[in-house]
Amino acid sequence: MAQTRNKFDFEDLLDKHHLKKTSPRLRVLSMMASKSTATSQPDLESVMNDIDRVTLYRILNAFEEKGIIHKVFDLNGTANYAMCSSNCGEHHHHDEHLHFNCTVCKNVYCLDDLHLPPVSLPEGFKTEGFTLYANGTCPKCTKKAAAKSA
Amino acid sequence: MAQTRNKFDFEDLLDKHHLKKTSPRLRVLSMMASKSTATSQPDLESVMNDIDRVTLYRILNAFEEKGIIHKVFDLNGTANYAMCSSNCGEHHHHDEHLHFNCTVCKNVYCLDDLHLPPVSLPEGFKTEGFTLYANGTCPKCTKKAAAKSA
DNA sequence: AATCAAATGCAATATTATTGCATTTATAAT
DNA sequence: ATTATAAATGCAATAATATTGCATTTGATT
Repeated sequence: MAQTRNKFDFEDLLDKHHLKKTSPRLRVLSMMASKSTATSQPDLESVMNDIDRVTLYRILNAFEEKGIIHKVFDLNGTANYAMCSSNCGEHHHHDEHLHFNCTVCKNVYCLDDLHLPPVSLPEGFKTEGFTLYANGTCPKCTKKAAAKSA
Repeated sequence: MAQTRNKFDFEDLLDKHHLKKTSPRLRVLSMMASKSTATSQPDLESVMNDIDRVTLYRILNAFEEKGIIHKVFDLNGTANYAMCSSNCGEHHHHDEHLHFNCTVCKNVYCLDDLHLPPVSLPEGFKTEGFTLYANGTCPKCTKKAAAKSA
C-alpha cells in the first residue's frame, strides 16, 4: 500500500532479518516501497541496470525467503514482486489477498485488505493457502479510457 | 476431468477450429485429455521429445488462442496446460475455476465445478475475470503421506 | 584498524523462448 | 487420382532469461 517509509525503516528491516545493509538492497527496497503496485522483474532490471542481474536475482530470492517481499506471476508469467504486509515471516507467507492484473497498463495491484470468502474444496484436498487473481482494468486506466471517449 | 475421448473427438475439435489435423496436434490433445491434471510444458517436451520444441510452442499457442486449452502458471511460474471446459471459445476463456497446485507432486488440478463466491473490488477496478489458486496437498499425496506415517 | 563472513560483480554456462526460412503435409479443387 | 495451395512442421540462428563458480569488495565485529 506504499505507506511512506524512510531510509531507516529499510535498514531496520534488513537488520531484523540479519541481512547486511548494502546499497543494492536498500535501493531495491525503496523502489518497491515507492510504488503502489508490484514491480516486475524486467522493470527492476531496467531501472537498476547498474546492479548486476545476478545480484538482483539473489537479492530478490533472499528477500522472498525472509518474508520481506512476495512474488506474484502476472498474466504473462513474468515475476512481479511486492512488499509483504506485516504478517509475513520467514517461510511463512500470508499473502492471501487479491492480485489484480490490469490488462492495459499490466500493473499488478496487491489488494491486501480484501479477504476471500471461504471456499470448500473437494474431499481429500488439503489447502495451505489461497490466492485470488483478477484481471481487468484498473482505476487509472478506466479513467483514461473514459477521458478519451468523452 | 479427463472424460474419455477418442481419436475422432480430437479430429472434430480441430476441424471445428479450422486447424489441420496433424499428427503432432493430435498427440498433444490426446496426452492432455488422458490426464486429470494440467500438463506442464517441460513434461510435454520430454514426452514428445521427437516433436520440435518450436512446433510445440506454436501448437500450444494456437490451441490457446482458439480456446481449446488454457494456460495456468504453477507455483514456480512454469506454464501448465489443460483442456478447456466446453464453454470456452476463441478469445473467450471462461476458466474461472479453482486451480489447485499440489506442493508435493507439483500437479495442477483444474477444479471446474467449483464456482467462486462473488468478490467485490474497491472502487474503480473493472474486472473481466477471476481465477482462484490454492496450494496444498492433493488427495493422492495426502493418502501416500498417511500410509507412510501409519 | 584488522579480521571474517557475507554480498557483489564478472565470466561462463544452462535453460527457455522467438524468428526466419526451407521443406513437408493436409486439404480442396480439378 | 493428381495437382495446387495454404498451413504446419522442422531446422538453424538468435534472443531472452536463469544458474553456478569464483575472485573481489563490502559491512559488521572484534
